[in-house]
Amino acid sequence: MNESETRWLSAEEQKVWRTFMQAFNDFNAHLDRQLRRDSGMPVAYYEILVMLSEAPDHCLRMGELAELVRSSRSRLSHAVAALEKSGYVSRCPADGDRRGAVARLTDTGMAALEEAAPGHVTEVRERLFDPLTEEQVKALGEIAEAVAAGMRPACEKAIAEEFAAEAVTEV
Amino acid sequence: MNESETRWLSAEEQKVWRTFMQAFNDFNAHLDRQLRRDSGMPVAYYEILVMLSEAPDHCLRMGELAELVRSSRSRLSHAVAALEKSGYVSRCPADGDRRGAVARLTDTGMAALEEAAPGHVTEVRERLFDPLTEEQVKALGEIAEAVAAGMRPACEKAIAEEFAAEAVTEV
DNA sequence: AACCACTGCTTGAACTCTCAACTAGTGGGT
DNA sequence: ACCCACTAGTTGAGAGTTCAAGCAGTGGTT
Repeated sequence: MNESETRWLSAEEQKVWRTFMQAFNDFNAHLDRQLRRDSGMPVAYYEILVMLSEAPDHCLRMGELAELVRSSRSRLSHAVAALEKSGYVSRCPADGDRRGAVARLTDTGMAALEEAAPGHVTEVRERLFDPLTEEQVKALGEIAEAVAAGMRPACEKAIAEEFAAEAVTEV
Repeated sequence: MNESETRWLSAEEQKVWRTFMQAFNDFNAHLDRQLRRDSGMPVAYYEILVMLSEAPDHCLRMGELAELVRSSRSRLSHAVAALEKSGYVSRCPADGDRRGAVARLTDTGMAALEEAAPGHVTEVRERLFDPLTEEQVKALGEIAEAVAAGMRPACEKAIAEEFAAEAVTEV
C-alpha cells in the first residue's frame, strides 16, 4: 500500500460487503458440512471428482485438473494423494511427458460421486437458487462474470510485478 | 437424501453456479493471500480484530465474538490463542460468570489492524466493487440478504432434526 | 444441600491448506 | 553433446480448521 489515499468503503458498501461475506461464508460452510457429514469428503474433493467424471476417459493431467478446480498444484497433489488412499482416484504416469501424471477416477470414485451428488445439489438448490428470484439468479451470474473478469488482469499484474521485482533484485 | 426426486440444476443454473463458485473462490483466495503476505494473518483473524476494534472497550465475550465472525467456538478459541501469542489480543476472565472469558484487542493489535486495513480494503474495492456497476452492487446486497434469510431456517431445521434424532435414540 | 442438565470455553488429534523447497524431465541454444 | 532456464509434479513442515471430548461453572429441581 503506497497509494497515497485508500478508497475506504462507504456505509452502504460496508453493509453490502458484510452481508455478502456473511451469507456466502455461511453458505459455503453449510455445503462443506453437509458433504463431510453425508459423504465424508470436503467440497474441494467433491469438485475434483466432478471434474474427473466429466473428462474423457475419466482421466486428466494433474496440471489441467489443478486449473479446473482452481487450486495450486501442491494442494491438488495432496488432495489426490488423499483421494487415492480412499480408492476414489488412481494416478499413473502420463505418456508423452515423463514428468507428467494423470489422475483417473476409479469406479469406486464414480460410485461415491453418484452417491454424494444428490445431497449436494439439493443443498445448493435449497440454499442458493430457491431463495432467489429468476432475475436475481441472472444478476448473480453477471456479477460473478464481472468479478471473474476483473480477476484475470490481477493475476497478470501480479506476475508482471514479480518479474519486475526479480529484475531489480538480480543486479 | 431420501426425497424421491433430486431437483438437478438446469444448464443455465449450472453455468451460473460454476461461474459464481469460481469467481468467489478466486476472490477469497486473493484476499487471503494478500493479507497473509502483507500482514501475516489470514482473513479470518483480520475479521476477529475488526470486530474487537468496533466493540466498546475493545472487549468481547468469546461467545459473542464467535457469533460475530460466524465461527465455531472451537475455531475461535484456537484463533484467539494464536492472536494472543502474536500479542494482538489478550484474554481475561469475564466478571459475572466465572466460566466466561473476554477477549480484548491490545494496542499492538489495534496498530496491526490499522496497518493491515488499507491494503485489504483496497483489494476489496478493486476486485469486487470496481468491476461492478452501482446496480450490480445493489443487486448483490439483495441477493446476499435473500441467501442469508434462507439460511436461518436451515439452522433451525438442523437443530430440530437433532432433537428428533435424540428423541428416537434415547429409551 | 445434593443432583443434573445445560452453558461457556478449551483441548487434542486428525485433516486440509499454504508456502517454500526439491526432484525429475523437457527443449532450446551453443 | 552439453548447458541452462523452464515446466510438471511432489514433498515436508507449519499454520488453520474440524470434530468430538473434556472441564468447570450455573441454575433449576427435589
